[in-house]
This record gives sequence, C-alpha cells and structure tokens, in this order.
Amino acid sequence: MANLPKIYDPQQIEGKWYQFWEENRYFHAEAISNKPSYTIVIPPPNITGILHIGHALDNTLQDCLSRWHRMNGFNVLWLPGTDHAGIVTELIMERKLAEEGTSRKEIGRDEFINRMWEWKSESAGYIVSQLQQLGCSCDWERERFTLDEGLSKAVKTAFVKLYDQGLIYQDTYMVNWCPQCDTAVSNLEVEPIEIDGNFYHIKYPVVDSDIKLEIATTRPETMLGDTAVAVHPEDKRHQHLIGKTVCLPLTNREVPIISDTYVDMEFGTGALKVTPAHDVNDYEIGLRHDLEQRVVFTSDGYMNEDAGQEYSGLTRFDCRKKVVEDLDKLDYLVKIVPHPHAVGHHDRCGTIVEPTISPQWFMNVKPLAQRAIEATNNGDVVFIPERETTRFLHWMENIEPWPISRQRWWGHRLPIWFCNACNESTAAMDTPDTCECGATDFCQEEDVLDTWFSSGLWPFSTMGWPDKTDELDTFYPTSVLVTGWDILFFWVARMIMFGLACTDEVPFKTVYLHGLVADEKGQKMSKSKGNAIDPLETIEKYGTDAFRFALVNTSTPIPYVPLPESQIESGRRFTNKIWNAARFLLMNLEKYPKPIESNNTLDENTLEVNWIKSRLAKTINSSTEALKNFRFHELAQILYAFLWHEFCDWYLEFVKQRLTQNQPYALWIAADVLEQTMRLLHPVMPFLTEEIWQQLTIDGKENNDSIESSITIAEWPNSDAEDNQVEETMDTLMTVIDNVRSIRGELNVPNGASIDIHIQSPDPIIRNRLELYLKQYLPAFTRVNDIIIDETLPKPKASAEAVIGELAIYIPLEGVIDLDEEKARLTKRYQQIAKDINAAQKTLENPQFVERAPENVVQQKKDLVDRLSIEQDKLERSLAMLDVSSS
RNA sequence: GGGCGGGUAGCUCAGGUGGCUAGAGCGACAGCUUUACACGCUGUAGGUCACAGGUUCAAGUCCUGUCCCGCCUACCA
Repeated sequence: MANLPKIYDPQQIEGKWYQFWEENRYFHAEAISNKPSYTIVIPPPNITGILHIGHALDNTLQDCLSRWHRMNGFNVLWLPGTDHAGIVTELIMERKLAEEGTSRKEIGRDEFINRMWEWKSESAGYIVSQLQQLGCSCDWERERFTLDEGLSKAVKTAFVKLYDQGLIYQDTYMVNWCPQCDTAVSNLEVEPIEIDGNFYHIKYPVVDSDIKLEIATTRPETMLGDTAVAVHPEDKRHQHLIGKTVCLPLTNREVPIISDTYVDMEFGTGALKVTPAHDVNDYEIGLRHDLEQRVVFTSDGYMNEDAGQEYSGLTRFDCRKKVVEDLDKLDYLVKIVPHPHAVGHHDRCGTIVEPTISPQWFMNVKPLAQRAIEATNNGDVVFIPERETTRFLHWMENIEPWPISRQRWWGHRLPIWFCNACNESTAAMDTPDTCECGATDFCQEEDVLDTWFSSGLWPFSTMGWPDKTDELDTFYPTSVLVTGWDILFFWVARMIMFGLACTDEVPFKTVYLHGLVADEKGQKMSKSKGNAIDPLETIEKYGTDAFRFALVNTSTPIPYVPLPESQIESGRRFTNKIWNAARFLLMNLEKYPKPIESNNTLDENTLEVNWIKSRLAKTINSSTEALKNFRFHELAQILYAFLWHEFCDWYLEFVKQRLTQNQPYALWIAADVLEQTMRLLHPVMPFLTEEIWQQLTIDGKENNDSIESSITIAEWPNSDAEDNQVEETMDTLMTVIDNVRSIRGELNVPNGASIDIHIQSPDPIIRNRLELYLKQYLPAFTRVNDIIIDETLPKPKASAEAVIGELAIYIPLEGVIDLDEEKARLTKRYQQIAKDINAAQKTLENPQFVERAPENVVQQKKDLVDRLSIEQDKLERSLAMLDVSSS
C-alpha cells in the first residue's frame, strides 16, 4: 500500500471500479421499494452516435445528481437509453449506400430498414460504453430504445388517443421541405442563416399600357411560378392598376394585379410578386384571392416542366442565374441591390429548405400547450435557471400546428390505415378488420413520425406506459430533467405536453437547463466548427475524474460555458493533489495504525483538530446547499478550496508537526476528514474517490458491519461541528504565520536561516492563544529559533515588522535586512491602510449612515477604523524610527 | 423589429434577496529538492467592476439611458 505511485494514474484505477459497481448492481433501482424515489430519464442520445462534449457535460451533471441522491438513501433510477434519430441517421446510411453505389430507393424500404437495424446492432454499444467510461451510474438493466416494442406501442397508443380527440389530422398545407432529405420538416428544424443575398428589381409590363410595374424579389427564379402581382389598396402609386394584368416576362403568361393589405407600401417597390406555391405569405394571399398554385420545383430541388422548357431540369440555383441573365438580356432587369437576409436551412443537412405545398399529418398542439402553460404557472414544473421560464412560456403561447409526418422510413410508421376501396383513413393500433364501407382491404400510411414524437413520450414510455406498471407507480413522474437550454423546445416542451395529454401529469417536477460548452472564444463547440474537444481523447489524456471536475467547475449558469484546456489540466492537478494527500496519510497510517476501537484516552481536543472538524462541517453544509440549488460550479469550488487550501496547505502541515512529536491523533482525524471529503466529492469524481475511500476504510470494514461496501452507497456526510470560536483562534495564528512568511519572502531571508520572533500584544487572550499554540505550530511552517510573546516589547534594532491590529510582530534581522527595502514595504502598507481608513471614515462621518444603517454594519465599520488606525500609528512610528536609523 | 444573456485582474470566470479592505483558476514575476505532491511549495505584482446619470446612509449588485459582444425569436417580399 505504501508504494503507491507518486503520480496519480487514472487508467490504473478507473476501469476496475465500474466493473465492481456493475457486478454489485449498485445502480439498479427496485420497482418496489420503501425508499423514496429519485428518477432521472436520460435525454436519449442517438443510437449510432458517439459521445460528444455536450453529452459529457449533460451526463456528468445527471450523474452528480443521481449519485448524490443514492448516498442520501433514495431509490435512484437513472434510466438510460437511445433514440433512433430518424433523419440524421438515415442520412448517414444513405451516404454509406452511395459509397456502395446504391441508394435507399434502389434497395427499397424493407431492405433499407434491415440495413438500419444491422447497423444499429453494430454501433449500439458505442455510446453505452462511452457513458460507462464517463462513470455514469445508469441502471443498465432498464436501458430502452425508442423503436423497442414497448415504446412503439406507446407511440401508437398516444397517436390513436390524440387522433380520436381530433388533435391529429391530415391537411394539405405549405410546409418546410428539405429537397436533400426529401421530406417535410418542422419550423424548429429550420435554422435561419443570414446570407449575402440580393434584391432583384424586375419590370413587369402592364398589359394594354406602357406602364411597367417594378417589383423586387430575393428569389427571381420563383417568378416562373407567379400567379399575381399584389399592391396595397391604398397605395396612390399603384391604385389605378388594380384589376389590370401584367405580362410575366420569360413566360408570356398574363397574371392579375390584385390588392392586398399584406403588402407593405414602404418596403421595396410597393409591388409584390405572388408565388402561392412557393412562399408562405404568398400562399396565404393566394388563398384569399383564389389564385392558382403553380408548382415549378420538383421535390428534390429541380425545376419542373411548368417552369418552362428553358428552365426545366435546372437546379434551383442554376435557374436563378439563368433567369437573371435572361431578364437582363431582354431588358426587364432594373437593378440588383445587395440585400442580406436570413434563409432557412435544414439543421440536419444544411440544405436550404423549400416551402412546399404537400399533404402532411399535423398535430394541433394548442390545447396541449395551454395545459403546459397552466402547469408552469401553477409551479407544477419549475425551470432552473428561472429565466428559461419566460422563454418556455413565450414559445408555448405562440405555438403552431406541428407537422409530424416525415417522408422517411426509419421510425414509427403512422398507425393510419387507408381503406383500399373508399380511401377513408382511420387510426388504430392494428390493421382494422372492416371499413365502414364494408371493405376489408387496408394499406398503412407510408410516412413515419417525427423522431421528437417518440422522444416526447420518453419519460413514461420507458416505464411501460400505457400499461399500468410498478415502474410507473414508483418512478413516475420523474424528479428532474437535465438538458441543454437549446433542447428546451424539442424535448422538454414535447415531453411536458405529451405527459399532460397521456398521463395527466407533468413528467418531471424540475427542469434543469445547463449551458453549452464553448471554446475560449465563447463559440459553441461543434464538430462542424472544428473547435470541439473530444471527450474520449480528453479522458485518455487527463482521466475521467479530472475531466468531470473541469466540466462541473466551469458549469456556471451562463448560456455558453468556455472549457479551455487549462481548466482540464487544473482538474488533473487536483486529482493528483488528492491522490498524494491520500498517499501521505496511508503511508503514515502504516506507521501509526488507527485503533479500531475509538477511545478517548488521548488528548483529542487540540485546536487543529477542532478547527478542521469545524471547517469540514461548513464544507459539508455548503456542499449540500450547492447541490440542492443545482449550483454545481459552487460545489466544485467549495471542495477544491477546502481540500487544497485548508486540508492540504494547513492541516496536513499540522499533522506532520504532530507526528514529529509522536502524536498520531491528528493523523487519524485527517484520515477521517479525507474519508468524508471523498464522499462529498464522489458525485463529481466517482473513480478516484472510490479508490481512496476503499483504501481508507479497508481496515474498518473487516471489523465493522456499519461500513458500506462501496462509497456509491455510503451515506452523504452531515456534521454539526461548526465552531466559530475555534476558527477565530486559528485565524489569529494563521495571520501571524502568514505575516512571518511574508516577511521572509519579501526580505529574502534565506530558507535555511532560523529566525527569532517577538510578538507584542496588549490583549491577554491573544497572548494566551499564541503562547499555547504558536510555539507548537510555527515550526511546521518556518524555521524558528525563539518566540517571545509579551504585553510590551521594544522593537529590536534592525528588525522587520508586521502589524496586525494592535498586535506587532518583530523579526530581528541584523545583517540580513535592507533598511530601504523594509521602509518601502512598510510605506506601501501604510499607504494602503491610509486609503482604507479614509474611505471608512468618510462613511462614518456621514450622520445619515450612523442613523440609518443597521447597527452591526456601523459597528463593523467602527471596528475596522479602530483596527486600521492602530496599525497606522504603529507603522508611522516604525517608519519614523527607520528614518532616524537610516539617516 | 421584439426578447434574453454578457461586458469585473493579462486570459477564462465567481461574486442568490444592496453592507467585511472585490475573489478563484490559469498565466506573469521572484525564491525554493521544506521527509505526500515540481501535476508541487512559499512569496509578489496586477482591478476607475464598459460608459453616463439616478435611487439609497451605502451600488460590482437596484433603476434609466448609451456603447460594444453573443444568443433566441419574427412572414417584411
């Protein structure tokens, strides 16, 4: 045990513990339990995906919550699983097929689906093992997949239920169409991207007149589908043209000039070309005026025959070029003005979406949204951070029908059945027996559902809904959903709406939305930007615990959290520091074994022991508070500061000092404190803490049944050992030690040199404390000869000085001290104090302050001025003396 | 156009409901093989809290305005 390596090697430690946890089923939740439940369902990652930095953060936080609750005695279910991620997964498969020289259409639906399942079974393990590598304490016995039988049944059930309520219907409407993926997509999947476009001004000659009506458009190629030109009814410039027609250039078609208040007189030329089949607004105008919907694009982004012979077969983009050239040639083009504007791109493949009229299945989500709004306002569901509530409500209030059908194959086929005889459609779990018309021959709708439909059911479909199961009873509604704020509308909103619609309950009480991991420049990390950190490489290089610590430590409640490499390095140093602290204790525990039986014969009430107990108690309490409030970064910082700067920097030095005197009690307490601190840190750093915890408790476990077999189920610490009196005493000592060190450092006293220390203090209590403790502790921090403490002491010749309130420290440094340096040091301190006193006095001189501020605040200020004034006086006198001796 | 978040040390960020002499990590500088750790130890430097007003006894914190940066959202062709 004593030959632990000097440098912590995570690879030696991490693997074995995950296996140990799995074998002992520590992460398994019981469907029937008398413990209180705590449930998280994982936001399911893509089955064929790999772990990226966003997953790493999201799942680390979920693991922190899960592990913390497990230690608090909850029946914790963290339910893992994956999503079939329809469109994006198919895209990748299509790319594979293209490489093989075939295509999905060529191999057909059945074969395509076969290939998808094959690929799924090949790659399904990746993300799971990566989550395990990250340390995630999921209940793998309950892993789910959105296309599993049970979840598919849930999808069908929900669909039929909503269909029967009239909330799901088929309609022909203008939707966002992706020509690349050959499917409709919802607004949410369309990303508007600003591009440097142009405004093309085009003349449309008015029939039977010399007038040319000038229109402006960003998409000149759509003119081939124009079926009207619209002007505002009150537009004086164009009023007289209403009712006439224009001759559409390049087509020789005549289209009417109509009036519609939608037209903005101020914008462009005040005349709007109307393409009802290819623009949402034009579509609406078209409906109002009963215009022809002239389709000129094919579904995969080419021009069709109706675009005209010249253009048919061109891509959308080539067509635009040609149309502009032709217009120019024929003198219809007035000008091209640069006009940056946002254009919708499909977020999965980056293709510019094409608004297209097509028959789709829609879900009327308004009534469901209404319930979600009520639940939010009632506080049935709470968003953290709070600001997300406004965003959520705003989106819910303006929600539009959701197009749920996708012209794809990988997913849940809509449970809609068409009668082959009368073509009536109906929704049902299985093929219906007979149609109302008497026929018995049906075919199922070809389309599949949007993936978000099945993920929306995830919090309860994973637990067996619609069946009444023990799991639903025990774990549903779940406790909290943890995800990035960018997923609020995709997952969270749908889960809440579906939860209310299907189970009459909000699926989770709390939604915690964390930030997105960014690089140093605040840019969101993403593969496409090339600025992403690969979690697995990072884990290999720094260790899982270091990586997790960095993630937790940086996850402040801001929208984009930068994760510079230096943060991860800092995490690694921290793991190494902990490792070495443990190593130090374990090595010394071999020499001074901790007695199994606790006994009180020893002098246990030493200051340092009471101090570290008090500090630990405060650390425990503030850690618990931080976790309760989802303030993960606070937890990380509290534990880092305690472990490094209190436990290691101070307490272990006290321990060393005790050991030189053969007093091992402080050491045994150190082991105790570290053991408890490992428990506090375990949710963040599962592997290292388990390793150290096991080593620290190994002797105890053989003799004490109350010690658990693993830190994962060890009790979350609590303590009431806070003692401000003790901390204050220790503060005095630390301040003295700090000042002595500071003098040595600043005046370049050689390390080897022993020094004398004279302390003058009028306060008998302070003198007493210093007498008692300083002589014990100081040697641990600095080489010291003699310590003299008295009520009044003359300042020795050629000595350095530090003043702490009414206490003065003199260090005779004959022959070492440079008087000018000392003078500069004291002057600097003097000036700083003068400034502080000045500011505080100003406040005190204000009668209003004394009158209105709370008494304790006034008193604090007074005390401050008193203390600083004494220091100032002392410094003044010392400086005067220095002047005398140096002149 | 509307909304949200941010501007605090060289860099990245903390600073719930106003009140200790504004903090941390990283970096910089100086010095250390002090018997756990050089992935370490000790010390030091570094801030007009974006700007301008206001409220208050008291503002990094609250209010108003301005200027930057980022994001979300919206049918101005």
